[in-house]
Amino acid sequence: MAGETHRPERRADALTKERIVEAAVALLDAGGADGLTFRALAARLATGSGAIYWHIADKHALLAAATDHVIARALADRVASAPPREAIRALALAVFDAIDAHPWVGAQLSGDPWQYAVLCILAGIGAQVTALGVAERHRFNAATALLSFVLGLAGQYAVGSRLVGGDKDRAAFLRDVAARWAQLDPERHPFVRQVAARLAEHDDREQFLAGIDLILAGLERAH
Amino acid sequence: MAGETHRPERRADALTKERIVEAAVALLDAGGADGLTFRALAARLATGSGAIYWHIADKHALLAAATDHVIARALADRVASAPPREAIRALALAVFDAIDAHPWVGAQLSGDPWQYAVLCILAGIGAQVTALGVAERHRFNAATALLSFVLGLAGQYAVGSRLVGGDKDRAAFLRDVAARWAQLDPERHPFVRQVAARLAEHDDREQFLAGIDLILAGLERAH
DNA sequence: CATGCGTCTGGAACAATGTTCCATATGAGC
DNA sequence: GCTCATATGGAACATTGTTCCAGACGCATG
Repeated sequence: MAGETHRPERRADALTKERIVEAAVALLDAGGADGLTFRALAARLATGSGAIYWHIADKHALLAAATDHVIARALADRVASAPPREAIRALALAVFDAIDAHPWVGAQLSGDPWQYAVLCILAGIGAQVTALGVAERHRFNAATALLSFVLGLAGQYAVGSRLVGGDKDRAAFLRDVAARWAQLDPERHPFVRQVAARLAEHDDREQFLAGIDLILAGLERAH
Repeated sequence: MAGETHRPERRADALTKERIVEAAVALLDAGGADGLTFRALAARLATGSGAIYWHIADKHALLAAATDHVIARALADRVASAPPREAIRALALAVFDAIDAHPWVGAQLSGDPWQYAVLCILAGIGAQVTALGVAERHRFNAATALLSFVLGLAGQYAVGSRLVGGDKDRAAFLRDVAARWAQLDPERHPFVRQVAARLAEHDDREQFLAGIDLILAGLERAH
């Protein structure tokens, strides 16, 4: 791996972890999780795969670094000072919007929940849960419950946005699923049939916030 | 794909979707998600990969079928008659225990939230949410919030149990993560540092139930 | 009983991927 | 100018999912 003896770039076109990660993010944004291959990455950076491996351990590390890159920016953009409840909502929405802009991030977050980016999200949630006045012995469960909800919906949203193109595809995808739901056996899955219509017309952001509010309400009731 | 003209097995060792799925589950249980390859599956069934493809579309479908197999059994084992709140807890615990016994199911559920097995879980949750008396216009958000939480923790738990061997490995894994958390910069991630100890000693099942109860409490407060 | 044909099987062959390996280039320090 | 750790580019390898096809099986028909 890269030693740290020489700090400045020795060449103008020097390969750095930063450049590699940025290129990886671009490929992921363009082609989803399947769009990132070492060959495509090497081609984009005009180099070979071996050179990339000198800077990054393996694909797992590359995906984690790309996710960090996106999440770090998303979390940095927030305002620090706000009442705890609003701060949690803002934090959750920041993550949601990041996934909306980069759908592969959702799959990556829920698929590898122990990476650094998730830790940063938990740190943000935990700070606000503390500020909310939750007793110390309940903070861990409260913060991880919020985190699990966020990660769960992250995965759910990610798959529905897998195809590029934005809102159009997401809406069409939900309509397709809702149509399948509506044709289910009313005996076996009555509830799913009933809410099929809501699925087709619902707003993801609103649904996401409703879940956050539900957990926050439970928190206020229990504390 | 398989036509349905001949119902009975023409041969004693006939390949069926059922036999393939059972072998797939065995491989997944033994070697995790990486343990399932078409070559290993063909070897176990004493056949070739081509024969398997005649019964199943592709690997995605095979994983979904294997997950259905496990989840269907887990949901079937429950008692039907119980107060809604207890029924939801029992349902969630049934899913949790299934993931505990087959860690790959957790990753599969959160990685592909639109498969049939997830629909069955949502159906179960939705029925009890309805029985709980939640107003019709809130049911969709309430049920999907519970589902997202379950799927989020499913992914979280799955990764920590990836290595075989049961409780020992999970506990050791959590201790490792907690040790890393404890060494974080207190300035940047104070909360995570504080709860590191709880992570090392916490009980997954208890944490899971606490999250469910939190959402249920929010439901009672809001309705 | 022989023949034909859709059903089903087994394994070879293919394309793509992550990863390793190595010959070579680069440039800072002596 | 020499040297050597640092860094690069691309060939080569192992493994994977998937496709393809030659043939086996056994029911229906003559």
